[in-house]
Amino acid sequence: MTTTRPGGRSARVRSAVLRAAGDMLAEQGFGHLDLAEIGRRAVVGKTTVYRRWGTVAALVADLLDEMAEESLPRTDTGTLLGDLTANARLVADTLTDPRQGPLFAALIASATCDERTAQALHQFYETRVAEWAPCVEQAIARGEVPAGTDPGEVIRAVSAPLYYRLLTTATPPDHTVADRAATAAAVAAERGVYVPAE
Amino acid sequence: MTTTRPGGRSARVRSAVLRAAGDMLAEQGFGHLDLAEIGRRAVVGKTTVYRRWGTVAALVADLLDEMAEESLPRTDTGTLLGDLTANARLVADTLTDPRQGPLFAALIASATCDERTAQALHQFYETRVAEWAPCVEQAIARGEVPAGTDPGEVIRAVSAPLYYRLLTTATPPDHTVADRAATAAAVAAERGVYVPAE
DNA sequence: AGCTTAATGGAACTATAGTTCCGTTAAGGG
DNA sequence: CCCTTAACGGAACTATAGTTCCATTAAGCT
Repeated sequence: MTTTRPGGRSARVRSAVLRAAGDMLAEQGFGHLDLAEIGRRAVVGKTTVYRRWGTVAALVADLLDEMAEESLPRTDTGTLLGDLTANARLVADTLTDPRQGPLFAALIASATCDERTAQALHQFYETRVAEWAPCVEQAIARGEVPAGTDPGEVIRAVSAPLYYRLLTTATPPDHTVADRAATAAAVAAERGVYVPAE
Repeated sequence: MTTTRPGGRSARVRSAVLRAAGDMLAEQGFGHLDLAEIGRRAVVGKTTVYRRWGTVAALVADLLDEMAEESLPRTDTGTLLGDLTANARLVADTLTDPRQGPLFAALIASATCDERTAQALHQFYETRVAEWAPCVEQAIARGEVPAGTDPGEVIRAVSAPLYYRLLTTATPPDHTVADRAATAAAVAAERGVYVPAE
């Protein structure tokens, strides 16, 4: 009988390798990054790393799959602006974090090089957006924003300026930028900007 | 006497290599990209490429420097919303273009791996933002938006959602998304969202 | 036109990323 | 507790990215 073995050692190896990969991505980006060194840091034979993942891109894709599973809890402040501001600050804090910021930049960079990685990244953000979408739905229910407002678009409108800053400027997003992004999204949403034209 | 030789052959080599680099970046991303193949496509000895640029990142930085020099003309429609919409559509068209879209993604990816490349990218976007900032200044003069509004922030607010879509979703920005981004930025700007606190 | 030398490019070389082989370890069923 | 075999890991091997050497070409000056 051919049983697959997800238990004990394999799982330990996977988590050690994914952790090492995340660390190295955060430290030196995904450019000159080789699987052998990841294996060395994870104290795992490089043969194993090459066999199970094969390429840096595939490893990143796996890391993204794992990251998509761990969801972080949504805040509920009772108002759209409050919720969006909480979200914006959370994202800004993540992108400003010395490990997480470079890590996210590296993940996005990896996705531009490999189709499978890109899919994993898209899935990750789809999940994240879906987690926060309810706060817009509640705002619709409360009558803060017009019915028909696209929740995902509002959530993305909050994150977009923060990521844009991270990637294209020398100044990562702070709380000022975060609050501004949240306010802009809330204002636009109230005005019905995120209601798709019929 | 030690004269530098910017003329004829050197310039021809540089432009051939930069063009080839841009093509290959657009086609296969900046991941598995080696200078030898770029040289081959540019019909330039690989020794020359290695000597003049040394690394992929340095070559991308040079490409960005060149791209920052060629400015594309700004539209002037007479209203902030009109100008921002024109800008948004221009950016969206660029990011949707089969060559330019992947190229910009690759440039951003490269910048996450190398400090010098990141600086070149930041400079590039600073230039682009500065080119469009006047349309916000005109809007301030016309009284469409409050005095003190940060022109750069408004321009970035227009581009951000488009780039965010390019990088984190499976659906590149179309004119619908572009118009929405422009409208959202205009609405928020009118409301004084981009006026820094006191 | 002729001279000097910066810049190029082919070929041979080195280093490092990635693969194959095979003996060893331990997960999981009997 | 033992047996089977999926998964691991060290070592030797191959492939490809990157470097060095030197002969050749052509800017740019007189």
